[in-house]
Amino acid sequence: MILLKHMLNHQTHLTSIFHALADPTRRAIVERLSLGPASIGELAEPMPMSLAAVVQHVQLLEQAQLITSQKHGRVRTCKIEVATLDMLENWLGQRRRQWEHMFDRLAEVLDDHEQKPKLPKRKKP
Amino acid sequence: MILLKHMLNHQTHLTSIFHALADPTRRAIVERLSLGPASIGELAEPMPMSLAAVVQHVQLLEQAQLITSQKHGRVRTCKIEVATLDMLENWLGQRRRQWEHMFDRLAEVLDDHEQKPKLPKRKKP
DNA sequence: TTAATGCTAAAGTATTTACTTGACTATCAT
DNA sequence: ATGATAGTCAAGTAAATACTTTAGCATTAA
Repeated sequence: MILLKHMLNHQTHLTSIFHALADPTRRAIVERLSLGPASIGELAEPMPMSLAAVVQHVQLLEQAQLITSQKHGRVRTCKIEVATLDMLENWLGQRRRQWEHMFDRLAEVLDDHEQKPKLPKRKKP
Repeated sequence: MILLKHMLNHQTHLTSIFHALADPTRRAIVERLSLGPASIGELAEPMPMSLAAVVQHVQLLEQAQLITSQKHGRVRTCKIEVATLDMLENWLGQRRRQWEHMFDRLAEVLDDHEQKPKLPKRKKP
């Protein structure tokens, strides 16, 4: 809603996701929420910082769409947004596939020249 | 080598990896290197910044062990370190598995109480 | 040997980050 | 209604970030 324009840009979204996860406190929040929903207070309780600081971390995670939250009464309940983790995994998967493709082509070249490959082969053509 | 103490701490390593990828320039470098090795100059050529800036990005990626590099003569050749991408994928996978487990338990509870589940079931016990 | 190339190292700067504290606003319990 | 609870907002600060420019140092080519 607030973030439509922001998230239209895939690169910008990736940046905000990685940035959000580049902090131990925020990763701890994500890890906690992957076990089930929790309130701000529950998230803050084990943390060595003020509740206001935790709120700011939660806002950042929400902007990155790694979590969502809803207020019931005076309690804000947060839960994880798995689709965004999936998107990250996809990005990593693409990188690995490209690397494997490059790796295979390298192995082929070494093969064609009938040299001893220094790297193990990965695919039979 | 320089980083033994640094990387002994898994959390610290995760932080440095996510932080390294939280920058479009550095992601572009990783994407380029997933297609095959390249020199600093080749990496810098399409970038809208000084070569010195690119060197600093490369150093950060190397500290995070996302890439490695070697100097041959005056040319430094960089290549991707897939094992570290794997590690990241593992972290994400763990989060998803925990979430799925929680999700399944939630579905079971809804089932046991014979209410209409608001969320689709995911596993048959 | 000289000059160009490819990179490195250091210092400086504007911006962003991760907090803090304190004042405030709803909501819930008594 | 009163007070305690759960969270929000704003302003301030020390440290970290993403660059820049300048100077330098090996390596290679002429």
